[in-house]
Amino acid sequence: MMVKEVRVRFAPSPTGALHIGGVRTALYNYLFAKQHGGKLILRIEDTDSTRFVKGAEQYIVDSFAWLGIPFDEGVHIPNNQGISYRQSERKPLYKQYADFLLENNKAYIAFDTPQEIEEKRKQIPNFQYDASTRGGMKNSLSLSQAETQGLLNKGCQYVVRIKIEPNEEVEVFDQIYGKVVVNSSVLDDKVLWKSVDGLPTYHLANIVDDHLMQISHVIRGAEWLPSAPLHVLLYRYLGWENSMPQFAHLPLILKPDGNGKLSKRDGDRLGFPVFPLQWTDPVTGSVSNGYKEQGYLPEAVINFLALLGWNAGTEQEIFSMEELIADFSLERVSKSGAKFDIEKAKWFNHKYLQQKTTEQIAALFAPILQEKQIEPPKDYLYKIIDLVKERITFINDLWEESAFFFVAPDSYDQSVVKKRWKEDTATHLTAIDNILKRISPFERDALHDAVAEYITQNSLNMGQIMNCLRLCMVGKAKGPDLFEIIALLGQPQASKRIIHAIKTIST
RNA sequence: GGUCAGUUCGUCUAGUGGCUAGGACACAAGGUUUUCAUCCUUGCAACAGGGGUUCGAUUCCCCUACUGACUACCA
Repeated sequence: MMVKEVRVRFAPSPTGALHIGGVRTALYNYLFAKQHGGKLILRIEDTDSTRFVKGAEQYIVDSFAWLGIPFDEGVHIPNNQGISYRQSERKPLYKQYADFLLENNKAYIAFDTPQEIEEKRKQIPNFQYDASTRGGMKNSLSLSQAETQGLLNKGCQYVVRIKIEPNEEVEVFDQIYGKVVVNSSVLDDKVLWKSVDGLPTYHLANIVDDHLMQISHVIRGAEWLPSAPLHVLLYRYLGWENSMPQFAHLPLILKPDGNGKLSKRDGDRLGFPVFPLQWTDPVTGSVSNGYKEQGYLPEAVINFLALLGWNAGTEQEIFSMEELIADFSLERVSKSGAKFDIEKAKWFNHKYLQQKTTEQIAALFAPILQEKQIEPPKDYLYKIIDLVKERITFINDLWEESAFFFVAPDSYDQSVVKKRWKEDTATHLTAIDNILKRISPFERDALHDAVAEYITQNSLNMGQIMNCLRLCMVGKAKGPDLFEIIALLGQPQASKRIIHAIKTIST
């Protein structure tokens, strides 16, 4: 048998924002494709006209651009063969295969309305439209040819259903789960062509497209495993079983607490993003936070997601995209679902942020400073970043950690004031202010030595003076080395802050 | 209800027919520090239960329990 070129696809429905689970599926597809020198395709499965959401497709494209997952073919990539990667635009293609199945007695026409079927389900527990029940329904198998033709001529609405032969063991060979066998009698005659919008269902469109696009491996979420036997049957009925793609079903990403699939609601409830980018629902107008806006680095999100359900078998935790491409394998994807753990994601982000250079961090910080309308000199900004970068997990934390460098404190942490600010504090600080005025060059070590000398000479303890001095500079009992702060602020500013604090607190 | 699947520290996971069952996150303690963080060190903590097979099972088989997914003219 000829070795097929690796061609994989990510095929989302444009029904909303791109879920983090979908991102992981796309990532695994990408890693697999690149490792095998293959192609990754983005196909939009918009056969559900009722759930179509405007802007969702663009959102998906934008998300992958931010994440750094490039596609080789897809809706957003021009091609000169006139191929559409949007299923709604491929309708005529599907039609001919539905007709083929009809002609070959692998499918049939059914006239039952949704209401009639609903009624049936209410009457008969566990009702299923299949070989055992289709005789009692209104379809081209139970009706005579003349009756069927009559209904068609009258313009009656109908669906096309697959005709599943009962009592057949259908085998699916999954790259992750191994062999899964299901008896065809438990499968129902799924609708292949809908009457409501005249479009194929997922099942038909998906198989036809995967075949036509010569997909070699179908890597998708485990929620599809139950319908994989149906898909195998479709390949068989269409005569494509020999070129059928390999299947690999990925374990689900679960809620952090309790059980079940991770959903957008869990993110809202527990306070973490579930989408790559911010998403505004066009109908409800509700805004969902994104990883990007939350301050996550795309590399960190990728690394975190890669390890949620896969591992290299080593103790390595930090992987670049290149390393992931080299090391990834479907064999090492786990079978059980993984609970989502935002703490681990934060840890990855911290790690990746520490790897950034000062210049890179400054560039990421720029929009935030701009928003605050602060334009610090470059070398001043770089020194500040060097001083506080190891303290932050997110770029957004940078402002919180460094704001006092740009804006002098106007209020002071009352609990610290209460605990540390004594009657003689103002006197000491005034004396220190005078000492600082004489220090030149105004550098960290010189400042430290001078203040330390004052403290020993006056038989004071370090904590007493230092905490209050910090209060003057920062406004609270937090932050990096105090003498670094003072040195960076410079003597005039430091003096101003001491005087302002004394004035504010002692009166 | 039915079908399919899964089950190692709280979480993500490694692992083998015989190991003190390893790592990471989280948590705790100690160290560093003028503070808060970071950082470093140490610690805590797991093979779902029951039967087999075997000299020996966390590992192989069966059963049970639990969990999940699916069960639409949604994907």
